[in-house]
Amino acid sequence: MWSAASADGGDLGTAARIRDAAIERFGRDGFTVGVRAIAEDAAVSPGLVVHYYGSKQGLRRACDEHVREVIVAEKRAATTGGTAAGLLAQLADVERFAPVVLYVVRSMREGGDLAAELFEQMVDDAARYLEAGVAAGVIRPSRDPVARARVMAYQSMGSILMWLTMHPEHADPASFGKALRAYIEEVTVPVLEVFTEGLYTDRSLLEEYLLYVPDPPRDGAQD
Amino acid sequence: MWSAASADGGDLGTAARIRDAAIERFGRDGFTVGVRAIAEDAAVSPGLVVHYYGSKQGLRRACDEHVREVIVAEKRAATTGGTAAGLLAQLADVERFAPVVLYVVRSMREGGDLAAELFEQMVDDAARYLEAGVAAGVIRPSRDPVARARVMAYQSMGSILMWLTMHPEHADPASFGKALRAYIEEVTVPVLEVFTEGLYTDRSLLEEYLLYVPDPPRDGAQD
DNA sequence: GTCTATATAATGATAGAC
DNA sequence: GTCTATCATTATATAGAC
Repeated sequence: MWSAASADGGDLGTAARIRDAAIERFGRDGFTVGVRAIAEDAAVSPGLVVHYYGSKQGLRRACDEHVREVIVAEKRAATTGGTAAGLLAQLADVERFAPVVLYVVRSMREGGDLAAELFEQMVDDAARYLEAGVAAGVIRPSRDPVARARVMAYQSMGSILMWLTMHPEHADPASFGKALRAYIEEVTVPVLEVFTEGLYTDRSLLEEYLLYVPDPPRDGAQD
Repeated sequence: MWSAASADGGDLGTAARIRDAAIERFGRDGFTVGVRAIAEDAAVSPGLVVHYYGSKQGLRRACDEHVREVIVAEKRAATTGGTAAGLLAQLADVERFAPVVLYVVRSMREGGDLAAELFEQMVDDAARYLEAGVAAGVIRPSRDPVARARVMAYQSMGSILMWLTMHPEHADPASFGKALRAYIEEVTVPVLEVFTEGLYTDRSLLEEYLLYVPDPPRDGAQD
């Protein structure tokens, strides 16, 4: 079972070629794109798409499934850092995976099962990563580590999504590597600054709010 | 020129009623929704929608324009704090504006001119707000205040978008107030924590990167 | 395995009656 | 001002030939 990725040079089967064309089109143009465009990209007839996948929805499912598998395989190959930028950068680094990454980005904007599943994975990864950092003494402990990991996943994934939305010219596999480097260059200094030195000069806002909400969301409180 | 908002109880003109129905539908179901559904919500025929707005695209433009006007009026009424949560909370506070806010959220997920314009406004607002905080001594100065404001806009807007994407049941005007309260409750402690105390225990990451990038982004830096 | 041709449904938009 | 009826286009999906 050679589940090779898209830009493999060689000949995947026709079904896989259609699926990869669909992933690329969906990632670039969104899920409203028609089967005609996908069929043309794959150099087959529209009918053949339906023949292999039953329906457009079936094709979507196959794309979701394949993207899921690619990500699992990649994560196994080199364990990621838990941040959205880290995960995406690792995937996009090998430029072959740019279509998959753009498909994930599109899914995250759209919502749905795949997006929810991948996001929960990100939260888990972030929680583990932060916990390891706390244990190593490089990350500050949190009153509510799980909530912090989730919020940081919201922020890091959401930030990339917003950046890409504001730079739509980069919704293309060919320029995605460049896009990611531009993103990282733009955000790294401010992010490191805030995460190292904080934003507020004193603790009044935090302490005021902690008085108002005496116990952290609970579950497993105190750091 | 009474440009009253949607839930006005009374009788806007038919054209305005169609526009408001469109804003609500677009916000709830996305911009792929058909004119038939909008017409039904407004209790008019599909033909009348086109009669007033020429085309679906014309209707979109009218919605964008109205949303823009509502936001300008509201911002004038009570100057916002510059954060996404602040802006949205203020708007959604009066539950009447929930459809407009959801329309904005949808636009931010979709991209386009309105999204770009509103986002740039958010960046400007955030920059002013942060600058005032620095002047007052409650916000730490930044090496690059404009970049920091932009990154915080990415994060705050993106965070809300991600949260709503992961909680699609709240893409409804009726529950939007509740949604926003839930969001704020979930993120406030971790956000205040990180923004007050930072995330890293030491300055090594920041300083290492600053050595690597001696001058702030600079506008024309060659890698 | 793959295509052409077509059925069926939904879309945005038009024309003209009332 | 508003509706009904309809058109033209596009979409997904099917059927059957090669």
